[in-house]
Amino acid sequence: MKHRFLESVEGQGLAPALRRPEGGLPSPCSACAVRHLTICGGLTLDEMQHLAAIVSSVELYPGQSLFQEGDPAAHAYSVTAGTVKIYKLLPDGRCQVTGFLFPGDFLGLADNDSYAYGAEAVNHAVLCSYPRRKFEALLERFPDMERRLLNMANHELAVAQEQMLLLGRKTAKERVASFLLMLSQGAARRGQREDPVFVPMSRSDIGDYLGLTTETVSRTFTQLRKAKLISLEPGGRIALADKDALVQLAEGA
Amino acid sequence: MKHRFLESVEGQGLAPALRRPEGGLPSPCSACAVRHLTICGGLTLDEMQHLAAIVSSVELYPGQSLFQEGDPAAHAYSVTAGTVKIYKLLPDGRCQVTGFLFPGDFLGLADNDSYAYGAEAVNHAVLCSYPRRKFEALLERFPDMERRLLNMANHELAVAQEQMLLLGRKTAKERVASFLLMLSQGAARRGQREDPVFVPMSRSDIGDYLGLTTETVSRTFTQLRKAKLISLEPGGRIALADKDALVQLAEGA
DNA sequence: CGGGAAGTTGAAGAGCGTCAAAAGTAGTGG
DNA sequence: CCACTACTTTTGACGCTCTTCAACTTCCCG
Repeated sequence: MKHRFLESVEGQGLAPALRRPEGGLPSPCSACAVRHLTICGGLTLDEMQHLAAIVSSVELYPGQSLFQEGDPAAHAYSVTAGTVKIYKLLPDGRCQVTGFLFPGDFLGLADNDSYAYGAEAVNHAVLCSYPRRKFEALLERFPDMERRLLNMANHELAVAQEQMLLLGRKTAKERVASFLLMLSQGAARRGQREDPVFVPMSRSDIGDYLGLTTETVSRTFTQLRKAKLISLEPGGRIALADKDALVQLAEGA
Repeated sequence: MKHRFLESVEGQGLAPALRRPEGGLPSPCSACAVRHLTICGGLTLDEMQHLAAIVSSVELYPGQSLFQEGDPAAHAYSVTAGTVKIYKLLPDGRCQVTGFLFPGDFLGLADNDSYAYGAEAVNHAVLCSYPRRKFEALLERFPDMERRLLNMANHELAVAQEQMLLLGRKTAKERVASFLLMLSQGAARRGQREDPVFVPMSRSDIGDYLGLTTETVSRTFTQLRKAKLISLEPGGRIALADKDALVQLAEGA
């Protein structure tokens, strides 16, 4: 049932219920529980009202596509709940997941007019959607929003470089250890449980993120489990039984 | 002669001649031949004068380090001549080159206060240097400079994702083909020769960029040469003898 | 012309991928 | 409530690509 939702939200087959304008409501953003994590954190009341005027809410079900690589970049998004993966494909189907996005993460500012990657929900996810033209107009008007976005982009660049180091130079064990620690750190930053860390994505998604196959990911989890560095718990949770050893592994020592 | 210059320019051992303030000169930037490629392209006269007031020039010799990962991020730079590599290291010496920078490229806007990567000259290179605090103050004053920087950052993010696809999912042949085409495209963008493309970096640097060993890079060049897709010319130039086939290869078809 | 670094080539081996099958898990319907 | 189905995960056996180690060649620059 991987593709119960074949249509992407930005495709022609958008169900009306999926994109709800929220502009009419009394300031949906001021009630937003994850605002401090997002682009909307630290905005003035004025800025937030302008943003709230153009925002819609998008709901995605597991496996549902938000947009595909090459689609015209009509919207920018901010994840408010759930997990979204962004990925690039080769013509023969090889897939590289370039990032997992969690509440607070921003996506959709392409440098030309089409998305440079596809985006798909890992589990049930909710996003704020901004028409790109209007969003960019707001950026011109509110430079400190732009500064916040620049800082987020710089941070993502640093993360991307770390990922290149992982993909280019780390072994399978080092990659998996790094991945678990990243997930854990990210959860901590968002105020979620960091030790039995929640791993919502499939082995296949993890493989596509780490440049490995499903089988190698699975085998590596088994190795780490037998070495008592981790333990697999029900509900997709993984306990970091020996965090120090994991850190050592991840850093390549 | 890899390490004739052990000191990095930002280290304590900076030779005085290497960093020359140019603020006193009559607008060094207005005479800059590569301005249209850089952050300085499309600035107003006012903006350019403010930028010129804080700029210095830095000259690097082959193999010389500009700064290392973890150094306090004191300056931002713009490459005006030559080639610079940026890289990350693992404690045991494994190296991942995360980018080669050419005239027009910008570096040094770290998201915290230290550089997240090292930078080193591949060949004789010249950079414009801006004290980071002053540069950021200028950004606050001139939002369109910030917008230009945001666009550059977004572009670099797209490039980084392409590189993750390469590192995670492409074969050695595909990586080398992709690399040569990227170099060629970049040269074209800067108005340099794109067909016998100039390859200033060593096999070892290329390997560290593509997640391969020197030997594999060398072997792959030989393969491509024997298959008549490329031909190695003197002076570090490579002719793309069968560009269509290279494109096919690079895209993984 | 000589010495040292960079590049090329060869042989052997390791790590991860591929193919295949078994075990576990979840959702569905009688 | 349990059986049925479909998918995900795990495990095994084998093979291939790339790495490792080593020797040789070419290219610079003094």
